[in-house]
Amino acid sequence: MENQESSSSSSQQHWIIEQEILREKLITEDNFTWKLLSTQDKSEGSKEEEDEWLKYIGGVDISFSNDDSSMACGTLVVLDFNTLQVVYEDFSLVTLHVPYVPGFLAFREAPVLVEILDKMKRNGNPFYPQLLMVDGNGILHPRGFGLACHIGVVANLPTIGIGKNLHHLDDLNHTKVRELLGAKENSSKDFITLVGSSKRIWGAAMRSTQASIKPIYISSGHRISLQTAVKIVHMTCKYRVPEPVRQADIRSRDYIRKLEMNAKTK
DNA sequence: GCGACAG
DNA sequence: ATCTTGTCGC
Repeated sequence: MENQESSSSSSQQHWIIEQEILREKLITEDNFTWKLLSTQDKSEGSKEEEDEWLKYIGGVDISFSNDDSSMACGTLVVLDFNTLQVVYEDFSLVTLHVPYVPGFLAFREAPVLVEILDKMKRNGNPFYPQLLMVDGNGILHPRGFGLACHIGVVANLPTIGIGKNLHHLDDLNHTKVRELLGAKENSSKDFITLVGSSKRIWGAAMRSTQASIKPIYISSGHRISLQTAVKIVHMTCKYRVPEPVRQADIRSRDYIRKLEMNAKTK
């Protein structure tokens, strides 16, 4: 007979194997057809060829119900990169049976989010994102394969991981990052590269706004380099969290709230 | 052994 | 992730 301990550790073994298999397809360098200019300047008589410039950036997030903790709302938004306005949104209500286990977030959240993306692609929607920002880490992860990598590989889409808290790795923790960001030699920089005791580059900690002391954590998801990821995140930050993720978060919460309001009206 | 641990 | 208003400050 298996007790709960051994059965949960055996499913974690399966998860680890799946992460290792998917990781073989992971690309952590720039690999996309569109171009990115710091100014997005396309004035000089260039044709508006589709896919030439980065125009549509997606953001995904999941929010949860207070009434029923297993009920969740997966959300996808797409923003126009130049105006940062939302041009598309979609929601999917689901019941989640997989628990949250640190290091295995993707097995809880990726299926819903990939399905919403697939639906949009199947419909041939012209706003289908050229790049996706994910509420969760990329390679900043115990096995170098967080939620953003998982979604990126499965959906074959360039993705950037955005963490609002640090997942401790190597010798990296909140205190250490605060020390690094507060160090005099880094005082002028708005971000620092996260290199742990293993010498591996995990990602970057960035104070997105002057006012925000609490950093966000950026890492490559799939088909994008850290350098490019940091650049794009910086360009999409009106507040601490970049707009694609922030809008997905706000709208996802709204959707759940309205749903719970209707439930009480009965 | 104990604590830490994205969302 | 989620419960929550006001409040201090640029």
